[in-house]
Amino acid sequence: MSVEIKISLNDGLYLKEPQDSKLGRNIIKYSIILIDEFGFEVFTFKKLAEKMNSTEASIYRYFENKHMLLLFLVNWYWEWVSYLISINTMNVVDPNKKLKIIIHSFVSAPKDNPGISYVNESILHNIVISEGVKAYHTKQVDNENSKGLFGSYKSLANTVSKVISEVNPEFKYPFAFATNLFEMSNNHIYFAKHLPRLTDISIKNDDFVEVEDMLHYMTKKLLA
Amino acid sequence: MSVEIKISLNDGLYLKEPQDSKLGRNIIKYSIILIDEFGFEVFTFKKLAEKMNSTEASIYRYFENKHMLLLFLVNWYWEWVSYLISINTMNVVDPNKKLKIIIHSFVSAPKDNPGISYVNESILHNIVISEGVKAYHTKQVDNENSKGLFGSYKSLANTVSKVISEVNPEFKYPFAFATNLFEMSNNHIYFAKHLPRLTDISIKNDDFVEVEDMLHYMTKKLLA
DNA sequence: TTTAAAATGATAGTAATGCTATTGAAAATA
DNA sequence: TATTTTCAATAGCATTACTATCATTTTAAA
Repeated sequence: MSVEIKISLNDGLYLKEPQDSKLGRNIIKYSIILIDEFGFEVFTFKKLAEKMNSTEASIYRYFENKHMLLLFLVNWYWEWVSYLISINTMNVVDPNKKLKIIIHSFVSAPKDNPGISYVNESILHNIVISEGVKAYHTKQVDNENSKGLFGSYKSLANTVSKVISEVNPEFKYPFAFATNLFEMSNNHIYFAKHLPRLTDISIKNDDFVEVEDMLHYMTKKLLA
Repeated sequence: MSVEIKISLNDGLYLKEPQDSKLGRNIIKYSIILIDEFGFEVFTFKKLAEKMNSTEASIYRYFENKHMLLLFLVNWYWEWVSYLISINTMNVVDPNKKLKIIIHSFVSAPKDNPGISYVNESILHNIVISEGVKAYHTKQVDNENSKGLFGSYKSLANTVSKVISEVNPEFKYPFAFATNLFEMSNNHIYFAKHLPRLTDISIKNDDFVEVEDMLHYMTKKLLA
């Protein structure tokens, strides 16, 4: 017997809760693999259906379109990171330590954490890095935001901003810096892999220590 | 008689130099308007052709596809910002002042600069903010990068990183911070407009002072 | 000025994409 | 056992992302 956590997300993200059926869990599992493999624009429900031995129409019963599926995956990811952070910072009082743990959680967590059977968190992390920005750079962003479809990210940013303010109550931009930490982490991992002239860090064997070091360095200077 | 600067870009970005013909300049002019209006994924060459009273096929003679057109526009923007920076920092020696001018140039420049007749720089700035990340978050990034199609951005980042190192030679991450300045600027303008809970700044009447202030504040702390 | 070449327009066509609708069978539940 | 829910299978359609062909206009060179 094993205990599986189910991450619950805003139900506007899907037509039918995919985590509650085998087919739905397969959609999650294989879409992560295929989006990573093809990239989001080349990925289609048809390819996904073929991979899963199912049909396009069946997938459309769970998600309105591939954009919603991406939004679902990204929210899932941030919700999972939130969960890791809440576990790992439990009983930690020093806000500086908390912030260190937070940074470690979203930079390196996917590597050393077990997780959920139908989700490969490490590949999902790749997707968030490579495709995540597409989830909110659309013309529908205002409408989706009003329905709470970015809730997971916003609530995480809120949590982190509080810790930032604990570290230094005088710091003027706690929210901006919270989101910056996430964006910098994702961006510089991406840059290191694809546009190395845009960053100072490098990545060997999928080890993100340099990214973590950089975020700690900047945090220290900014919140001193 | 008027003097128009022509921005020259890597010729891998287009099939035929669009700045050299009326039709080509129209493609630039109207694609900026339409991408801003519809968003990049809904924008098509067919719509553009209709708007311009031309045909799809004619546009395909200039650009391989809409992705290349976006890449062209984004490069054009960064090249133009580089040009503004080089003019405005001419004869400035104090690196702190230089950095201030640089920040002002890419945050607020589109507003108070004349520019080129067939390019609405202010709308183009919007596109860079809303759609710019899609130019390099693709599966072809490595291939395109090897052809120098991100050259304008990289060379700008390089310029700025040098100024950062002048301000503080001990600072460990000059490249990362240079790109951060651009990314933060774009992100937080976008957040302020669409996801305000992710930032601390707000924007009234298209005035980006708060963004500039934030970037100055962070720069000061980081490079102190 | 003629003449060729290059640029554009007009039209058509194709394969793939992004859906929607319908039907019927299987599986779960009452 | 009856009934609702779930899913697969098939078909179909409008749009997208191109490519090809040929006629016509513009330009530039001889």
